[in-house]
Amino acid sequence: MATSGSGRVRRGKKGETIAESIRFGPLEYWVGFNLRMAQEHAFQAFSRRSQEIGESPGRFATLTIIARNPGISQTELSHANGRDKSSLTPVVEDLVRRGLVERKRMREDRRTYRLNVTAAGKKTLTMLTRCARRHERVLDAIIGARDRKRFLQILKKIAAEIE
Amino acid sequence: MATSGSGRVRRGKKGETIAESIRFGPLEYWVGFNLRMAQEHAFQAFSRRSQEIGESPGRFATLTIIARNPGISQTELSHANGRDKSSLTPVVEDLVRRGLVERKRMREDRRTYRLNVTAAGKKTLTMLTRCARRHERVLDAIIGARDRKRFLQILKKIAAEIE
DNA sequence: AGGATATAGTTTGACGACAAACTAACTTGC
DNA sequence: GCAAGTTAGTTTGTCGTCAAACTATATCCT
Repeated sequence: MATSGSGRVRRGKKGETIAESIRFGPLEYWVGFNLRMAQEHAFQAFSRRSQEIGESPGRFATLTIIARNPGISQTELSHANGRDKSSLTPVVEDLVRRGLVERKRMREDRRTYRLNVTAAGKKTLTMLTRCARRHERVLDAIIGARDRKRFLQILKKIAAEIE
Repeated sequence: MATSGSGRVRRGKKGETIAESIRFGPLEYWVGFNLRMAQEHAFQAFSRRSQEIGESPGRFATLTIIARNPGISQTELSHANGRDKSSLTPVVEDLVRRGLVERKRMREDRRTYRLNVTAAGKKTLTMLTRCARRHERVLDAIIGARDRKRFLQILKKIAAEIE
């Protein structure tokens, strides 16, 4: 090994290594930063998990919302999912191409699509859901049963009320 | 207006519109999904805010960590910041180009850079910090003083313990 | 009826993220 | 002292995201 590896290191007078840890300053106790860190770590974990069954993690919420709201349009879906409608185009295209989702033009308004999950899509969704449940159990264990409900409420509140 | 706008809509027998709301199924009470939603909304809000002073939101954490840890290397910084070292290359390049950060090769190990914030960088950081504090106050108001500490602890716990 | 306006979805361009492959510098072990 | 392995940082390729411009439909108002 070239150096002692992870962690900050400083050299003393005689060349000995002195471990130093990172100072985060105000980031330490700011919600924004810690929210980002928590989300990204959790997302990475779920990402690895869903790769095991050969699916991209983002597909899960999309597929669930379509399944629970048959005939939903892409714009409604993008709002529900909290992303821009333009982000959805390639995702839906992929799901349709792989036969998991079916899309039909509406009769009354031919600009709009209706999205539905196919039988194959339901099968995939079942697997993804099992995968997500395992992920949730891990998160639950970290959060603890006592605080879970309140924690969830706060997350919802942030998403709903900010700006 | 072409239709009634946002919200789900279904047509009745006589063509009248019937509002329907989105069903989220299990997403409703899953931490992963709500964590993502909260983080993305909060990030968007901070993004708008930092655009007002002409900075990208990602620069803030980076600049703070460099300022608090003078001489830090890029790899240490990427760990502290929770991102891949390769993501950091263009960010540091940009900060150096704009004269906010200075980087020097280490004598003892010429692979490594030492990063430091310049005087101009400190000025920018001061503005960014003010901006972040306003953002934090909004978040604090949403979370509530009573739950804030516990909420933060849980976020840290998730980032630290998952996987 | 038809022009102004609004909406659904796509395209394009910029960015930030990761992972894997790469270069250059360092260390280890023989 | 040198080959083999390791580490710091960059490059490249892919992906997901947003925002703005675009198309095609649909509606509203006169």
